Amino acid sequence: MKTYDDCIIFLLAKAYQKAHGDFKRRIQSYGLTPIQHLILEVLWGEDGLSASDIGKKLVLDGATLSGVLDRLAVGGWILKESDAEDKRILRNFITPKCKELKPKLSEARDLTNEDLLKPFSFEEKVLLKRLLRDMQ
Amino acid sequence: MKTYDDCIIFLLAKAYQKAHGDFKRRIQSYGLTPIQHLILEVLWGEDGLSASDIGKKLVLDGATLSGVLDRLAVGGWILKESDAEDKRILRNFITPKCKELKPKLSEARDLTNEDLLKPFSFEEKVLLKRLLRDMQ
DNA sequence: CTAAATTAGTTTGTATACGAAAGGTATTAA
DNA sequence: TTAATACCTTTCGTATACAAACTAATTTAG
Repeated sequence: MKTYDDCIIFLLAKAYQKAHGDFKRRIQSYGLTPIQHLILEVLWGEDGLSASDIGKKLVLDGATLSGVLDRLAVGGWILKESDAEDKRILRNFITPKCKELKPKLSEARDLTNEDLLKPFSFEEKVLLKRLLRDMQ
Repeated sequence: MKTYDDCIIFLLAKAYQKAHGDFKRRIQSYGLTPIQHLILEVLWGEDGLSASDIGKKLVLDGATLSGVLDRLAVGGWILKESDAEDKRILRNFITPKCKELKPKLSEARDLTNEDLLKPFSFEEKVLLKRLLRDMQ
């Protein structure tokens, strides 16, 4: 490895930085951040998940999720409800406002993804995604 | 885009998370973080750069660099010296301790990079790096 | 030559991110 | 059934990241 420009850690950091920044700009008018948006997507797929569930799906630390879910609740995007059977669990439910905005918000993500992948051919897009998945 | 697993923003976030975490673990015994290590690499290549210079090379915010450089100085990795001609500029110089540890620290980065790219063939490694560069 | 614009760096505020520890709840084992 | 264990969430501490506001120094324009 000669310089940081040939370092995969650095290249991933910069690619992530760009993707994150572009997406952040695209959704900031809604008052949402990328990670908040991502959590909403998980809940659109399956409502009422606990922080622990979400953490497993997204590979995110519980300590991180605690704060993000708080801000989502304060912003009126989700509602926390204690599970009746297991009092340890706090379930997170999408609010009507959040459900209404889902189409717009999903579109914002799709547009960002398209923009990010614009430099590539179809084959390259598929390949890039596969390579990134295979790093795990 | 069906789920977050087909979302390039998410895939980049997770790939970066893994690379960052692996590297962090590998160098934490030295008391360095990945971003601190990266800055030292820049200074190994060209000593005495200012925060502004480093920020341009690494595409890093000045506000972020201010704190990171402070911690590097407190840790005895760098020394800040005011420029004689332009008093606005603070130049950052590698300390002897830092110079001594350079081989070990560079090796740690190389090993992390190798581990991260272990799943791939030579062609795939080259391709992945090119695709990530082309996202900028 | 001086006012305006620019540049360098810091500070403040907000938001991830994660390890470690703490506190409450539930389950399992002895 | 109590004791150990496992689980869920929050809190604390540290470290990026970046926008915005600010000071200080330098450069540019008129």
